[in-house]
This record gives sequence, C-alpha cells and structure tokens, in this order.
Amino acid sequence: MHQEEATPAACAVHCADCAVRRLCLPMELGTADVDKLDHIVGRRFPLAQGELLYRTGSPFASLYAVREGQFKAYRVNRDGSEQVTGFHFSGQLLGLDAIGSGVHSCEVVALQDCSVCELPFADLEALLAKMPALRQQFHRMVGEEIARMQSVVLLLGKMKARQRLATLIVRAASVYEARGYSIEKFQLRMTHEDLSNYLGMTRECVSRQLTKFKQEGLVKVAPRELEVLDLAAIKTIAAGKAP
Amino acid sequence: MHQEEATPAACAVHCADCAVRRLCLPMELGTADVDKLDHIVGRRFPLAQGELLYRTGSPFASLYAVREGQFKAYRVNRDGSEQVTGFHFSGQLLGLDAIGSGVHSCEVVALQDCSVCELPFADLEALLAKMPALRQQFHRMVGEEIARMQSVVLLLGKMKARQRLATLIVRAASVYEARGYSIEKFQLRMTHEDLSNYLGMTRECVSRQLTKFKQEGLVKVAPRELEVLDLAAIKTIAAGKAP
DNA sequence: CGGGTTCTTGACACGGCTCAAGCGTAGTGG
DNA sequence: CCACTACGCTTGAGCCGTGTCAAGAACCCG
Repeated sequence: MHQEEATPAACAVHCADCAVRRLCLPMELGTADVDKLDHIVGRRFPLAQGELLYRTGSPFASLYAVREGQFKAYRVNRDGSEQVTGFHFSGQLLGLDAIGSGVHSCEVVALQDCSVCELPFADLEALLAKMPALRQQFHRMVGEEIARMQSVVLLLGKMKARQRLATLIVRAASVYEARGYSIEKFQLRMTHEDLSNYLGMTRECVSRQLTKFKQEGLVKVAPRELEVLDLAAIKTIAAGKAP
Repeated sequence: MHQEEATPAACAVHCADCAVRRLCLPMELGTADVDKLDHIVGRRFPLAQGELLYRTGSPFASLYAVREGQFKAYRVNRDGSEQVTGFHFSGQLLGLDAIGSGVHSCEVVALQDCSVCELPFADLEALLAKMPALRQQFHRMVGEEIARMQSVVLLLGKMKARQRLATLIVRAASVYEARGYSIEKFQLRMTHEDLSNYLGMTRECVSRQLTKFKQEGLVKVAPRELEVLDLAAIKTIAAGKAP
C-alpha cells in the first residue's frame, strides 16, 4: 500500500472507517470487499484551497474520491472563457469525464482545503473484473453522474433565473443533508461568479435574485454562508409551481 | 442465440458485419471478441417512427445499440413539459441513464423507422467481467456520453441563439460524416419544436435564426433536410469567433 | 491599514419569449 | 380531383427578463 506521510491524520483513514463510505464507492460493499478496494487506493492527500486536482488535457490515470471539502469542475473554451459543469462534494467520484478519451476534458479545483483519495484506474479496472459488487457500485456512480448532468441540462434549458437559483439551493440542502450537516444553514464556498457561471447567468443576476429571496424572507445571507428560512417555499419555486 | 424472425433482412445482421461496428461497442475488438459480444445480443428489432424504445420510470434491463435511424431522448417534468436531452444516431448506446438507478430517467422515441440491438445488461455485465477489451470500449462509450452531456451544458450555459444553432449544424455534419453520409446535405428528422427544445430556445427563434443563415447564404433549407453551403463560416460562428 | 477581490445596486439596452396571424405542405375523405 | 383539416413553419409586434456597463460598498488578506 502506498501511503503518504506528512499529511494530516485524516489522510490515514481507510475506506472502512471513512465518514462518507456510504456515499462513495464502498457504499453497500461487504467488509472484505471494502478492504480489497482500500488496498488499491493510492495516495490519500490534502489539497489546499485553489489547488488544481487535474487540468484540461492532462492524461487520465486515476479517478479521485472526495473525502472532505468541495470542488468545482469546469471546462475551458478555446477563447479562454470557462463553463462550470458542476460542484462536487465528499463521497463523489471525480475524473469520470476522462474514462472515455483518456484525457481530462475539464479542470477541477479545490474550493476550500480538501482531501481526496486517488484510485489508479488500472488497478480499479482489475478489481472491477473480479468483483461484481464493486462493478455494480461503479456503474451506479457513473449513472448518477449522467443523471446529474441531465438535470443540469434541464435547469439550463428550461428554467428562468429565479427558478434556477431556487433549484440550486434545494440541491445544496439535500447534498448537505446526505452528509449529515444542517439543512437550514450551510456553507456555499463558491463565489457568485462561479455560481452564476454554473447557473448560466451573470453575477449581477444571482445577486439580485438572492436579494429578492432575502426580501421575501426565504433566506438569510451571510458571507459564504446561506441560511434557509423557508425550504418548502423554495422547493415550490424550484418545481416551477410558484413565481 | 435468440434471433427474431419476421423482421427485415437488416435485423439479421451480426455485429461483425454491421455497418456501424466501428462506432459501436465492437469498435476495435478482435473477431473472436466481437463474436462473443454478438452472442449476448438479444433481439435485433425494428421500430416504427414515433414508437417508444423505453419510457420514463420503466425498469432497466437492457442497453440498446442504434443500428439504423435517429432517436430523440427527453426527460418529462412533473408538470408534463419535456426537455430534450439529446439526439442519438446509429452506433450510439441508449439507456446509460439508467445503469445507476435501475430505472429509466428519460424517454426515447424513434424519429424515423429505426432498428436497434438489445443488450441485456446482466449478460453484458458478465461479459465485461471476462473481457478487458470490451470493458475498455464500454468505458469509452460511457465517457463519451458524459463528455457529450458536458458539451450540451456548455451550449446552454454560454451560447446565444445564433451560436447554438450553428453548433448544432456543425455537430450534425460531423455525425453524418462519421457515418459515411454527405456533410453538405443531410436529413434533420426532428421538428423545429424538438430542435428548439434541445437548444433551450423557442420554435420561433429557431426559425428566425435559420432564416438568417439562409439569407446569408450559409445554408439551404428543404423540409426535413438541410444543405450546408458554407460549413467553414458556420464553424466560425459556432466557435464564437464571428457574430 | 491598504489593495484587491467580491458583492450590491441602478440605469439602460437588447435578445429572445409571447402572442397572434398567415402560409405551405401532407394526409384524408368525399 | 379537389375541398378540408392538421400540422409544422414563418413572420411580425410588443414586452419582459437578463445582460451590460458603471459606480460604490463590503469584505478579505497580507
């Protein structure tokens, strides 16, 4: 096993003891299977805020599982502009965009101090061949990624600004809920710039919509933090059933 | 082997002789491997225009490879509205949206008379375990699906109407080119309704943009058919380098 | 404390949506 | 063969939502 020294205690955690194993590849695997998976995990390492996990064009060698923190994934256009394709949280798998082509088609950056587990794809491949249960979990995560992208397409294709922001808040709440955090009050590490980019609108528009939500008493906004006062109402807006 | 009778001659074609094997799962597989894959193919059957391949909520059992024709995939919202998530052509794999959840999250309909090959997922799974080369091809196709979705997100998130339509034309041209058809003149089986839905705009807007292209001498439009007169110019527009 | 980023707010313009009417083509039945 | 209908496409007018531009406030970090 290749473990790094000189890393915080958290980095020594094995899959079996990991806080997010239920959200990650181990998911429903038995103890023996989790151990096998644990053995192929390469480095478990921290990333400081702003550091890149991988960049566009770099060759694909590993998938990465987020242990702690938040990441932003984005594509870089030829003209230099960015399109944020998603935000990723603990338990999620990063790098799936490259398993087809062998080259990363997007770039991933840490939005805060994070830690990740590296899964050398060749080793994972070999394990997938032997372990049907792991294969199933892997397919599940791939499927979730596709479904997630589809819902982004839906958001960008059909919704107005207000509904988009409401949808984002609802999803963020459910992400935090799944990870055992408060639904009422959570961190939004991304800037309005990133948020607006992801939502297909401008910074100003995000700000204005958020201000409206504030005025209507649906949320309270603190720097990098959001307090949800009326989740039900926001869900209604997200569903398109209320203006 | 389970083959259907009572179907056109085309439906009897095996993977080894299939016109689109280079675009489909067999891709770079050796003859022996292709044969193994061919053996698990369930029914190879035709679908008439307007028929559904699968519907939202139906349980996932098989993937489908498109042999001939064009399909439209779309999500149905709770309020009954649709979001077209993509158009699919020969050689592409349908049903990947469900491998995670076991339930189809979108609906697929034939835009013309089509034929498809059914791949029972349980059988494919078993084969994936044994054949590293097939696994690689499968991952490639999954990766392509993710990359495709990402590019749709980019289109919806960053482009104006004119650029979106140009992008669609360029992609359609490359799809037809890969399949050995003319790049200059090809069928667009989808209605403006579907097109606009996919592109995140309205019917009227598609029509107007198309009219502009016509006036500028970039395309000629016949019913359900598009003749590209100046692909280079359209590519420039799609790249965002010209108004 | 200063300098850079990030956020807010306003005024204005414009792209695309909405609504509405008219046109062309294909299919159907007398 | 010609109404008649249905459907998809086109075109116009007007309006609304967002983008754009600009200035200032708030915040963060060294």
